[in-house]
Amino acid sequence: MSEPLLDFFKAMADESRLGIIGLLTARERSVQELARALDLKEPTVSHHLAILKAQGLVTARAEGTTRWHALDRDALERLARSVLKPIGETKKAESFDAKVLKSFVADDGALKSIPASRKKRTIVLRWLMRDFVGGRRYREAEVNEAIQRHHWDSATLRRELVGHRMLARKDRVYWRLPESEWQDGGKA
Amino acid sequence: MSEPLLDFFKAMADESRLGIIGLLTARERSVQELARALDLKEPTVSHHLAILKAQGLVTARAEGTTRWHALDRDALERLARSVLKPIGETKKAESFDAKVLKSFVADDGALKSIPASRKKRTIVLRWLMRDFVGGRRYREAEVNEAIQRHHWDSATLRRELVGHRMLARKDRVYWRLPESEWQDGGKA
DNA sequence: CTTGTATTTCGATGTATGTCTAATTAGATG
DNA sequence: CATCTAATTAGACATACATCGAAATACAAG
Repeated sequence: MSEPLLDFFKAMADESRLGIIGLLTARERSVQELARALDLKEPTVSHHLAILKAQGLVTARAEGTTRWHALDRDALERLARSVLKPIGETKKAESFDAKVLKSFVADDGALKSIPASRKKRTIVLRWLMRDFVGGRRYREAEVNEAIQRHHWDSATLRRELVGHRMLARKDRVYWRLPESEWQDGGKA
Repeated sequence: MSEPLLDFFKAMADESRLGIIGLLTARERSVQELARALDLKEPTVSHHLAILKAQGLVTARAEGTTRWHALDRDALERLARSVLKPIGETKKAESFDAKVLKSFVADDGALKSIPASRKKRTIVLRWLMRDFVGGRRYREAEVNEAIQRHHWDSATLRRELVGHRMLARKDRVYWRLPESEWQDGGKA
């Protein structure tokens, strides 16, 4: 029932623990040293070290009665990277969008052709939606005009926009739907 | 008096906020949507969004009375990278140590020569200290023996170890000092 | 201007947890 | 075994903050 990402952030979200990590960056330290440096009592430091150890961020070796605590840099980096990975993936998806648009849209904004693959067509349709703001009504003629600034076949594209639930239609009047309604294969 | 790194971790260290970020990964969302998906009331979601906005992780655009909140992937990545950077630096220092040892120590453990530069000599001295455990006393003859397994000039190296406060000496008896005492140019 | 809806602000409440002192454990020393 | 020191554990306390209901705000639509 533990959420590893959450536990990692919780472990890092404390000023004292960040201080401990900072001190351990230079070299290993005893509990006493840490307590003195951070102006805390030994039990408090002990408590924080237990949390960091539970996350595998800190290891300890005993030497007589004192314990020398060291930072596990590899573990810290592994965890930090696991945070970055999902971000990198969505950014990669974004850059795919950019690539598709670059290949189908001319510099002057003309749509060179309508992509045959559904995935790429969706990306182009999202891009067309930039011309429609939420909360406004558009007559059919207005919709056609806006689309024709990019492509002659406004009828087809208009129907696609409605089919993807990006634009809604009633009595030849259209309006923008919220992105959360769009059927673009977005997950969740 | 704000600590940016701490504030970032605090912003991420909450289950509800991680959930919000997860949902915003797919597409922008309204407060209502988020509240329903996470089983929270709107005021609570609003509160969390304020915290995420303060960190620049989330942006909002208004559409009528509803506000569509979106994830700022670039900001998130920038922050995550600023976390990784200091780790990478200390790891680089570690790999420098490894490089120095590889060039001065033969495969059989023999020290080929004593580095002239203070920085590299310190690294080699730290490596020699692996043979001395804390809490034990060593007669001078024992220290010499241990060193001579790596290099013939035990007198020089022994004095260097004492000079760097890695070994302490009293009446021809030596013992290992805690790493925190070592004078190796380590910061803090 | 009034009504209705989405959101935010305010104030109260309960829980999680950072910190401390006191007591306990563990290891070294004699 | 008695003593000393370093660390941990236990328990108490205080504060931070996540959450909620109620009230206020913002905006659209009659």
